[in-house]
Amino acid sequence: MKHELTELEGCVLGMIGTTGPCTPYAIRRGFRESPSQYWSASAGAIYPLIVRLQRRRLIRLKRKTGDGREGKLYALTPAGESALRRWLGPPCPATAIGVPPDPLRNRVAFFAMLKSAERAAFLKDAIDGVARHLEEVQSYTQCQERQGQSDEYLVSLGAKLMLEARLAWLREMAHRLGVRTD
Amino acid sequence: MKHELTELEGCVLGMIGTTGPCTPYAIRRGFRESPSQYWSASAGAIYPLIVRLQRRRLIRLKRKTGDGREGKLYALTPAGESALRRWLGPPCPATAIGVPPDPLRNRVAFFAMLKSAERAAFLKDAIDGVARHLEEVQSYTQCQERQGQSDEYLVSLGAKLMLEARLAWLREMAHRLGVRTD
DNA sequence: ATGGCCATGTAAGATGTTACATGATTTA
DNA sequence: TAAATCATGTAACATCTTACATGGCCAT
Repeated sequence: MKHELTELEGCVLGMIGTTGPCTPYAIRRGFRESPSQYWSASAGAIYPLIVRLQRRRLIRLKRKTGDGREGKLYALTPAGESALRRWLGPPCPATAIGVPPDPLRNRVAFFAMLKSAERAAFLKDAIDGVARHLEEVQSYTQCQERQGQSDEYLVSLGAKLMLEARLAWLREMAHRLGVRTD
Repeated sequence: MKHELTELEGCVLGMIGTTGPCTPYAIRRGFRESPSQYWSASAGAIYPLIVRLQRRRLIRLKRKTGDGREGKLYALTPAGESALRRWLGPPCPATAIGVPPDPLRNRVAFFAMLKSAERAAFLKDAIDGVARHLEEVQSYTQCQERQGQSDEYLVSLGAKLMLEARLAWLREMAHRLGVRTD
């Protein structure tokens, strides 16, 4: 195989693989409704990507939805399924193992530019935002847990643990600066 | 201001701001030597970026290194410093608050594609890789700690906590699957 | 019959990647 | 003197973004 899959391509193959044949629009909806919001899942990203995967024979057009709206249902080919399995690993690529990028960490790296009061304001704002977001993710996670322990539950559990670790980190920094965290 | 700064642009401004006037090459070295490895910091990324920042009057050419190798030293303009401060926040943008993207989480989302033994192999591999990487980051963090509590220490502390949370998450999943984690 | 959702796509642009090209200086 | 490092840059390409364009179905 010449091409490795990008993260987005892997996720799209994964969605087709786990939910069965689906339209590009359904894939977009999947991204839009996911709590992650990392990808915009715009038409300009998805449709060309579908064309790419089709040209590489990893997916194929199975049939139209047939309801006059001409939805195109794509399914994995055998090659697509094995490409998906290779992407899923093992082995995990080094980029998957390494610390994920974090915009907050990027900003803390340049704390030296800020005065003590500005740092305190930054930490207060960040702690507030992360705590708020954590609450949402926690209730989402509990929701998933009640619906049985699906993969989605494991995913949001991972997200929850990330946010908790980030919050602990921010609070630790605030503590060192003597900032009240309420 | 018309343009927001990208993460990479923010980091470059931050590096120039904290270390003083420096060459694009020194900035590349900074990225190359950082343990994060998220950006390639290739010439093709940095030099055009420097041109962009210069055109927006956020940095300016201060002088040449004058050692025959014609290194160009760039410094922040006042506009550049205030752009950097705005980028640093507060307020933190929503993209900085949200859960950072994680390739491992992306893969776990499609666990349904794998058989139980394959999941176990995935988790073993991932736990092994993350644990190994964590050790490196831990020793790096201790190194930073001994050198006094710089911003770099706080950054690697954040990275360490992220990795610990990820590892705990992977182990939790392994536990549920009855995988031995040694 | 109007507005909202389903459904497909294209166009222009920003930002990043790898790989290449060039030349000076330091170090083994 | 040969190799590594310092130092600048370009070219071709991939991938993603926003914004636009088009049209059918369905509920109020």
